[in-house]
Amino acid sequence: LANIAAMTRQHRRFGFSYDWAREVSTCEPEYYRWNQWFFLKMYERGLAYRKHAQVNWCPQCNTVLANEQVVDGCCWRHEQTPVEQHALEQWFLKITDYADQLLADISQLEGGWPDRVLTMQRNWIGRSEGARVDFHLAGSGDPITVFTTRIDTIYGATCILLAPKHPLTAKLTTGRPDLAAAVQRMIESLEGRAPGDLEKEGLRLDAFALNPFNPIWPPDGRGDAVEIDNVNPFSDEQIPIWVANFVLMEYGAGAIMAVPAHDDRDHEFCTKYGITIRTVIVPAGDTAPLPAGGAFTDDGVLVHSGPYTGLAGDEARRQMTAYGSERGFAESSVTYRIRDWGVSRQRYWGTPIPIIYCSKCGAVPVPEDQLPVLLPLDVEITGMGGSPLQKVPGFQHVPCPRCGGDARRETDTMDTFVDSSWYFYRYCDPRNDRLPFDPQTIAYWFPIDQYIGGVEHAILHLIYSRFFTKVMRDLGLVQNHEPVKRLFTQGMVIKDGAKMSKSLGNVVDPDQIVEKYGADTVRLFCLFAAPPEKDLDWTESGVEGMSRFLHRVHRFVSKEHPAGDGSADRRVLRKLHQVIRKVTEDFESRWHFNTSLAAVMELVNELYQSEADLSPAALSGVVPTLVLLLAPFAPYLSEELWEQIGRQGPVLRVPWPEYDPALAADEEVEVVLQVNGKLRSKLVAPKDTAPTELERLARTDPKIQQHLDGKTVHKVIVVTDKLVNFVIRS
RNA sequence: GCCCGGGUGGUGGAAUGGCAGACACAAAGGACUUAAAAUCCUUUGAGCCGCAAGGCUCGUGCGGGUUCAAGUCCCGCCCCGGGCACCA
Repeated sequence: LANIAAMTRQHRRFGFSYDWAREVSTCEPEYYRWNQWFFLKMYERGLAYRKHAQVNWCPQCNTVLANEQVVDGCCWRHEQTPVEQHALEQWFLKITDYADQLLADISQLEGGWPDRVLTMQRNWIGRSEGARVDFHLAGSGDPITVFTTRIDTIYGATCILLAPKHPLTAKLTTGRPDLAAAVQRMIESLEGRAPGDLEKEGLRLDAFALNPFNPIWPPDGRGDAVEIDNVNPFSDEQIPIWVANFVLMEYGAGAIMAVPAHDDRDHEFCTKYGITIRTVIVPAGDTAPLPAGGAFTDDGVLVHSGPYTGLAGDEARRQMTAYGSERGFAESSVTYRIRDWGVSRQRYWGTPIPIIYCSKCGAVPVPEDQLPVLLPLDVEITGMGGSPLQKVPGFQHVPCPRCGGDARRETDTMDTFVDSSWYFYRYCDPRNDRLPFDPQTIAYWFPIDQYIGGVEHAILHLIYSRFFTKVMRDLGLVQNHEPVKRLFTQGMVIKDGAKMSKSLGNVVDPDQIVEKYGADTVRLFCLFAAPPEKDLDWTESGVEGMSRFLHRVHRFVSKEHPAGDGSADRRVLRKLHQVIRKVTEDFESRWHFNTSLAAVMELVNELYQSEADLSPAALSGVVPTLVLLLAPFAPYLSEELWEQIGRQGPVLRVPWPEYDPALAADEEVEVVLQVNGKLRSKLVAPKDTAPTELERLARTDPKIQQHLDGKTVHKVIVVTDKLVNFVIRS
C-alpha cells in the first residue's frame, strides 16, 4: 500500500499516466499469488532456503535487510541509521548460483547499459580467481582449507587464520575453556557492531598447521626465518594457527594463510602479534628497493620459494596450482563476493512467504491450489519489536498441509524487491490466472528495448531482476537471458545539495511549483537544465526563465501579425527545418533534450526578429510546426495553441513533422580563414564551393593578404564549407 | 587502495579533430510607465592597444606529445563526484 501510494503520488504530480502500473499493482492478491508461486518453484529447486545467519538489521525499520540494501553501513531507507549485525533464521534466494552468469552476461549489455552500472555490478559480484589449498593440522593431519589468490606467496605464509565461527575454531578450543570464552567474546564483539574500522584481534590456538609446500619454519613460531636452501627439504614446516576477528566465515574457505610480507592486512596483524614476516616476492627488474615498513603486495619474482624461486608471479601461480592439484592438496578455485539474497522481512507489507512449519513434517510449502496466502487485515502496526503478523494468531496458527496437525505459518514477508524483479513481465499479460504470464507473449515482447531508472538501483533492482530473468529462463518461462537491452539512468533533482527522492521526500515541492507555473513549465525546466543522465540543480530563477519562454511562444502564436513582404521567408523556413532536424535527431539518438529546446528557442527568437518581414503564408506554415515541435515538451500549452490556430486535436496524435534536407541546408556558408591555425578573417561563400575557388577567394581577402605579405605559403588546407588554413613560414 | 565517471565564463550548460562559450540563468545599463509588474533593447571570458572603426594576446584542471588545426586524440600528474573495500 505504501508503495502504490507513493507511486501514484509521484506520477500524479507530474501528470504522467501510469495505467499499466495501476493494473498490475504489486500489492494485489494476484500478484502475491505469483510471487509465492515463484518462491515455491525456487524452493523446489533449492534456490530458496532458510538458514541461521548473521544478517543486517535496521533498528529503524525493525527488519532484516539484504546486503544490497545496506548503503555505507546504513539502511537504504534510513541513511542515518547504522545497520546492526544480528544472528537470525532467515530465508534466502540463491543468487550466488548465478554469480558466474550474471558476471559473464554483462558483456552482452555493454554498449546498451551505462559503463558505471556495469562496473558497479562487476564489483558487487566480485569474482576472484585463486586456489583452495589444504594445509594440514599437525598431529591429526586433518585438512585446513584456505582460499588464496596469491598461491605464489605461500612460502611466506607464517600462520593460519581462522574465522571465529570456523568449525575448526570450535574443535580446537574444546577442552580449553579459556580459549573458548575468548573466541565467544570475539564473536559477540562482532555482533551489533557499527561499520567502520575494526581493530584486528587475534587469539593464538594451541595448534600448528603444516604447509603442504614444506618450507622450513621453526616450530615454536619465533625467531628469524631459516634460509630455505640450507635445511632439510623433507622436514615439515609448522606454522601456528590463530583465530582472527577480521577473517570472514562467509567468504572463501573461512580460513586464510597469512602472508605478512605481501598482504597489508596480514602485515598489520602479524606486526601486532610479533609473528615473523618472511619476504618471498621481490619486484621484477631487481633494482627497485622493497618498500620499508609495509607489505609488498605487487606481483614480482619469487625468492626463498624452493623449486619455484626465480619464477614470475603468474607463472608460479600456474605451476604451483598444477603441482598442488596433482598431489591432491590444492585446486584452482573461483570465489565471488556476492552473497545470497536475504528476502525475509519482518514488515506488514510484502508478500507472505508461503511456508508452514510443522513439528512433525518440518517446513512444508503451502500447496499451489491454496495460493495466494494473503495478509490479514486485523493487524495492529506498532512499528515496535518484530513482525506485526506474529501478533495475529489467526494468521499464524494453521493446520499442517501435509499431516493436518498443529502448525505455524511463516510470518516473514518477502522483500518488495522480489515483486519488482519481474513486474514488467506481468505487464505484458496482466490477467493471466494460469501462470505469472504466457511464455509465448513474453517471447514476443522481451527483452525490454529501453529501460529508464535511477542509478541508485544499479546493484539493487537491476541485479535482482537480471537474476530473476535467469531463474525464469531455467524454469522455461522466458527465452531471453537478460531482461533489458538498453538502460538509461537519469539524474536526480538536487536543490542546495539535497536530492529529491521517493523515500527521502521532496526537496522541491512539485505541487507548489505546478500550482504556480504549471506542469509544462516544470517539465520544460527539468528537460532544459541538464541532459537527462545528469543531476539537475533546481533553481527558481531557471523555472521562471522557462515560464517566460512559454509565455513568449503563447504571445507569438496568439497575436496579430503585420503582413510582411516575405523577405525573411527563406531564412525562417531554413531555420525551421534545421530545428526539426535537430529535435528529431536528439530524440532518435542521445536524448539531449536540453539542446532540442535550445533549438526551439532559437526558432522562436528568429520568428520575433523576422516577424515584420514574414509573409502571411510563411507565417501560417511555420506556426503549426512550431506547436508540434513543442508538443512533447509542453503538451498542455501545445494542445491549447493547436486548438487556438484552428486545428483538430489531440496534438500528440498528429504525425511528427519531417524536415526537408534541401531546405535545412544552408545556401551560403561562412568559411573561416586561418593563418597558421589562427582565425584571421571570414568569408561567405555559396555552399559546396570548390576548394580551389575557396582558396582563391581567401587570397583576395585584405586581412589574409596582410598576413601573407612577404611570407612563403608552405601549405594550404581547405575544408569545404568550413575553413581555409594557410600554413606559412616567416 | 582498486574500479568507473567528471573538471569549459559569475551560474546551468553548448561544441561529427575545424570560429570555444549555442541556448538559458544571473548581473549591469537603457526604453516604455506617475510608479511598479510585464515586455523590449544593449553589454557581459580575461587582458592589452586605439578618439573611433577596429586590432592584438591569452583562455576549456596541470605538464608534455601527435596534428596544418586539440575542450575533443595519446602519455604523465592534480582535483572533484560515485561505486567497492579487512572479500584473502
